[in-house]
Amino acid sequence: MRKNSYLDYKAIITDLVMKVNEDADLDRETIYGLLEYPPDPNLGDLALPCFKLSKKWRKAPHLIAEELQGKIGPSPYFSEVKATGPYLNFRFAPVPLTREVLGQILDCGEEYGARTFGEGQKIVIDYSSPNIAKPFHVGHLSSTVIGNSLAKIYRFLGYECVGINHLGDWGTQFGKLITAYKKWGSEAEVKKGLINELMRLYVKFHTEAEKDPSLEDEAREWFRKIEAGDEEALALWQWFKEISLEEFQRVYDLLEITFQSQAGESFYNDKIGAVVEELKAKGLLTESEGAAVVNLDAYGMPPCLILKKDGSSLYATRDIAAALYRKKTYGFVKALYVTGMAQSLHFQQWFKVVELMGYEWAKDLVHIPFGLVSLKGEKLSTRKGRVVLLEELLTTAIQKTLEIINEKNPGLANKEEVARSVGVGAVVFGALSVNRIKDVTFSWEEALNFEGETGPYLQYTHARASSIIRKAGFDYEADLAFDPEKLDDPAALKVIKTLYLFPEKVMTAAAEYEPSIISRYLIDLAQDFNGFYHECQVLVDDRKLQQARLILVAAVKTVLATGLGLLGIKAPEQM
RNA sequence: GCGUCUGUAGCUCAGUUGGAUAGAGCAACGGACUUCUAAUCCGUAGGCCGCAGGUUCGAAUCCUGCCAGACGCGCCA
Repeated sequence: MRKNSYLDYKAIITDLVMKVNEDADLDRETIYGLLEYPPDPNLGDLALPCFKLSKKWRKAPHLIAEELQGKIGPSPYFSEVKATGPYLNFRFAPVPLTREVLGQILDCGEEYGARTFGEGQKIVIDYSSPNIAKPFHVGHLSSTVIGNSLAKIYRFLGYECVGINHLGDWGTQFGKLITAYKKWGSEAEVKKGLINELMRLYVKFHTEAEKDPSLEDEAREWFRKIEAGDEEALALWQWFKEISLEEFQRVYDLLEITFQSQAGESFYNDKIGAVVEELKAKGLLTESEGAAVVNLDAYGMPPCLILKKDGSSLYATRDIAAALYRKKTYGFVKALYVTGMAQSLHFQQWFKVVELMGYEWAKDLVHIPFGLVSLKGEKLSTRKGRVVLLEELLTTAIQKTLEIINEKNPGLANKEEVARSVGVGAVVFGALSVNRIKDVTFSWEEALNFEGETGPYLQYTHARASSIIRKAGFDYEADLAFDPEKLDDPAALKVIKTLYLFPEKVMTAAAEYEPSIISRYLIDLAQDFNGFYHECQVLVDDRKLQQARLILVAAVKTVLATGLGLLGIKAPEQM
């Protein structure tokens, strides 16, 4: 199947306008960029606003629109080209639209919208990256599902994506944990309570440390021992890490998220020395209050701390070491960091340091920030025990789904599997349905709502479409011929026009690193399809009509499944 | 104090990068299941697009200043 060659009305219109542009004083990109979708479908399907041309040609916009209308004339792709005031409106001719869009979708299947231009290029995506020895909670959801979705979107465009789980498996928090374990824990308790016990110890450390600040010194000393390779300290560190990884894995299994690399912070421990030497050799390091920093005054930023006064590294140091390592190892064309907006300054600082080191690829480092999750307006806090565990959220959603299935579709064959797909889908979609940057207040009620603009709504729509296909005995290999003229209901045409938009939406989502563009699109598609579903019976006596409508249903099913897949959500056949 | 981000219907959010009459969902109210799955659909109601200036043919969108909230600003990550 040929990707990269989807029906593109903007390109067609651009051609038409270029052809009648006698003075040849326009360029394709200008025209293409001007084209927009009219606010009211009664006006047309695409519009060329003539204000900007008016400046260029010193003529009133409405006159330009009229003139262009006359010059362009009839065209097989448009049923109407009409000047309305300063706009030149184009209406898609239904038959070619229907034939080409549905034809391409049936032809490409779940590759519809895919591209090849990323082939041979690698993108590394740093996402999820939880801290070891802390429970995996809803605050980690955004990074995990946004990163996962971006990886899928870019793969869809042909790129090879390396998903990296940059585990927080190094740092003073392990000193704290060992201190707490030594004082108040035991092997038996940890074996029994696993990460919950680790969290209990971690919380206890912080409440006790408020009364007795010397505990902090003890914690630092234990971390120093880890770094020095002390046998007991390292063994405990390793053990705590394993317990955490098993815990995280259960969540990743539920989400069906995998990584190509699990190299966490500890992995770079032996690589930071060289980075510090390089910074020194390039004359970037200066001493300030006993610490080693890179001064960024010239760029309006506070200095980037590289070494503490005791000589140990900081996270900027490790991030720089990791970036150098990743460039060398993967040769990426782009490196994405999906982390909270709170870290924006940190990324700006060390991106600038990499640039000052003379690496031109510093421009390929991209921070993908997202808003903060809070609980009833208060910050999440592991130390205060104020968190919602992600595993608990997922299993609760699955449980609720199972109850709904038992109530609405008790005869369903693989209930457990479907409940898992839908419950998890609800949670994932919830995290991907709004603009990344918005702060969110977690609410059980909203997270477990399955009606309206939700994941289950999309999955339900997909199941409905699947059901029709199944009942009709539709064959994807054989039954591809259809008469596009049969799909002339307004409701059907609306669906087809929305299907047409999919490839463009995927491109926008990638360019803006914004999975919610796809989420919003799928909601639009599902709404249009459900309108059609109520308006038009598919399984009818008229064989030709039924066949045409089946093709439309198959196309919607395909695009819904593809889009959900790009979000990391499953599309069950029945629910 | 300085910086970044956010502010659109009661609530949660879209708004095609400056274009035509600002759109959805939830909640409320009224309708549609012996029919391809009602986790659905149709309808009603709901707006000083935070406020005030400016830029221009044209602003929810760009600029400036306020107001409100979130986050960040040296040895945590």
